[in-house]
Amino acid sequence: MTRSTPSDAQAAMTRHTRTRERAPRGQGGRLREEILTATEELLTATHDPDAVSIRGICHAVGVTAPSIYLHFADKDTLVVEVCRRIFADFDAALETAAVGVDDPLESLRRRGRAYFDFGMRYPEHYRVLFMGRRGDQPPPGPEAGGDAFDHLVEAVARCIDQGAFAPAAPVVVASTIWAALHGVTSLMISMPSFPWPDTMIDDACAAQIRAHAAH
Amino acid sequence: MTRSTPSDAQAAMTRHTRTRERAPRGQGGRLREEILTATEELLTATHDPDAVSIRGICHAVGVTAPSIYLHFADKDTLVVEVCRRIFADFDAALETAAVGVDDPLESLRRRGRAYFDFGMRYPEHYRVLFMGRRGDQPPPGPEAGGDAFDHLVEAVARCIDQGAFAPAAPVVVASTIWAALHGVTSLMISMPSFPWPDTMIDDACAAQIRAHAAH
DNA sequence: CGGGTTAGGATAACGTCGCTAAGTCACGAG
DNA sequence: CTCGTGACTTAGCGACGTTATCCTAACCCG
Repeated sequence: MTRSTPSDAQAAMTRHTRTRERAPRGQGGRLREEILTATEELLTATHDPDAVSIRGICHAVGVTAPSIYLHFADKDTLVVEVCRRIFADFDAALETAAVGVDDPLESLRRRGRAYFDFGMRYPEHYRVLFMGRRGDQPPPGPEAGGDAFDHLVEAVARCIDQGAFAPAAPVVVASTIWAALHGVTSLMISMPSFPWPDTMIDDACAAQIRAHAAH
Repeated sequence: MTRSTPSDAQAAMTRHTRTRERAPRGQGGRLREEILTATEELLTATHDPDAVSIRGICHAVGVTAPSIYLHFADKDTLVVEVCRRIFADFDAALETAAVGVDDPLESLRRRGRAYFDFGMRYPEHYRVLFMGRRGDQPPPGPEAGGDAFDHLVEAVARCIDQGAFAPAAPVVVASTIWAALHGVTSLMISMPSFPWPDTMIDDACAAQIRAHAAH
């Protein structure tokens, strides 16, 4: 919202100094990759999508601003694309966290921790995908890490099938669990200065497991 | 992020047409109120703080843009002030929802529903205060509705004291419950098109109560 | 009742932003 | 050798938040 203060090293950005050599004929799409990595670096450096500008990205790449639009429709889709790339490993991270664990409850707990850890590792990407205004159109599960939500539903179903969870609709239980995990993750991202208990995510996981446990 | 498309009725905003008469000598602060209500209206109309501009606010009030800065440091503090005003009744809404309810668990459940309802009633204000980057500096409880978090801790303590909840640190339990409530509320705000179960908030409340129940 | 003070604004402008329209220029195909 | 086209650039538009400076009407005081 607040414009970035007249940046020190931003004067040199006005005019172009040819730092990058033109890509050869067939490989025009190589600039696309360079834009994505530059945007990613600026995003993790500034912790704010609004603070990374098109002109800033292009200066980092060594190209002029309109070149962005040869590869991305607008800034929004560029930023979302960057975040989606990071979260491409999201589902895999959750799955590998639970691999080799027989107890379905422990498996669920490890998924929860992995969810939280991933969000805390990439808070700005998490924010864009899960807390933004623009992440709505594509359903969030598929958008952010493929089939993560479907896999959570399956993990819940295993808990129910093996009698660890009380009988219920797995998708409903999974939605509640997702909300609890998202609540912890997003609150700790948005309000890092609040005196959260150190055991926040573990408490939330334990609470969910106890809540849905059979008997 | 995306700039608002060249607005239809925005051409008339460039030049000033004197619609508002200067406030009398002592009542300069009256403009402050008019700015706040105009900002509030634009915020609920556009559902996006970035879409409500300083110039748009001033056009609605009938004043020129720099006059804003006689009463507010910058746009951020203005928007936050608007949201804080709406959420001034937040704590009271949660308290009145639980008034006259003897059962401490039912009291907690009604607080949870009231929390959710308030967030869904003012989603953009909720977003600014609880999901924003700027709502961090003041601790969120006090910021967003006074002592709402403290009252939640007390409500949890009553559940523990009366034996309905298992012995635990009330502030830790309250943090977990807050996270669960916030998870449901914020997810449904950010991803309204996801097929959420209709009973989402009730399920979350029931899960929390079951999770922390004694025995 | 006239003149300084000052509250309550307005004018003008700066720098930045996302984005578009219209070139330029080298290279590979014919 | 021409010609098209891929890979960009130059120039610029309109809007943005914000600041520095100026104006002007109302009040106080003599």
